[in-house]
Amino acid sequence: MTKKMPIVTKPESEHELESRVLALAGQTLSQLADKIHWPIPENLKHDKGWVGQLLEVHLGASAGNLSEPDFQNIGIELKTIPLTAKHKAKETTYVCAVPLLNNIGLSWEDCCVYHKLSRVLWLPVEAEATIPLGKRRIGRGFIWSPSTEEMDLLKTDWEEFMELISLGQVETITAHLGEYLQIRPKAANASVVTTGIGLNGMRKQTLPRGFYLRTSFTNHILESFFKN
DNA sequence: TGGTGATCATAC
DNA sequence: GTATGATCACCA
Repeated sequence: MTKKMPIVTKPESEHELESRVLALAGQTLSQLADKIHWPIPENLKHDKGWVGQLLEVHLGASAGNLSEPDFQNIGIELKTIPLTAKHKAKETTYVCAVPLLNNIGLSWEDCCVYHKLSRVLWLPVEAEATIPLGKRRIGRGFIWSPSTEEMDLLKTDWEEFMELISLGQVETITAHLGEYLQIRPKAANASVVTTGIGLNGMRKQTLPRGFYLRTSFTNHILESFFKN
């Protein structure tokens, strides 16, 4: 998919972004794609980021592939939530790369998970395989910040992970670990390497990994917002 | 069938 | 390789 010039200006306030989000609710992906003349892929197999990028354009996200929030001027990160037929999160949510080096003494408040999740626009999108991509509908998005309880849950997992990593135990970490946060590979393929800490404190080449939110956590966020 | 490990596209 | 955006694919 080729990048196009922005057709929507960046939102100048949370309120403006919220208005745009509400206007998207109920629209189909083909409606949005047609407006900006984007072809609709048969499926997402070779276009895994297509839905997210489509919505970025329509909401005026501006950060591109910079390490900045999608809406940098108002400090908001956009995350789509693919939904099952039962309106549960279908996939985990990627947060950020796991720091495998120079992480001694890194505090929760200085880590990428804390910063990425401090202010998030969650945008649910139908994602059942039985619905053709173009017919999938956008849901009611909302802007969120973690509660102190949610923060504590994530912090607990994060600290457990970072202790293992700083001790050179990154290879022992599997996606089974962590209550609400998990660590999984984040790379083009399993042969990609980055530098991390080995068992003896020496540097060691290892697979790049990312922090992901479990679906149980995003489902909790959805339920919290949509109850009432 | 859900969750883990692997993977896909693209810009730089 | 690292950043962005994520979903795929297979096995328990």
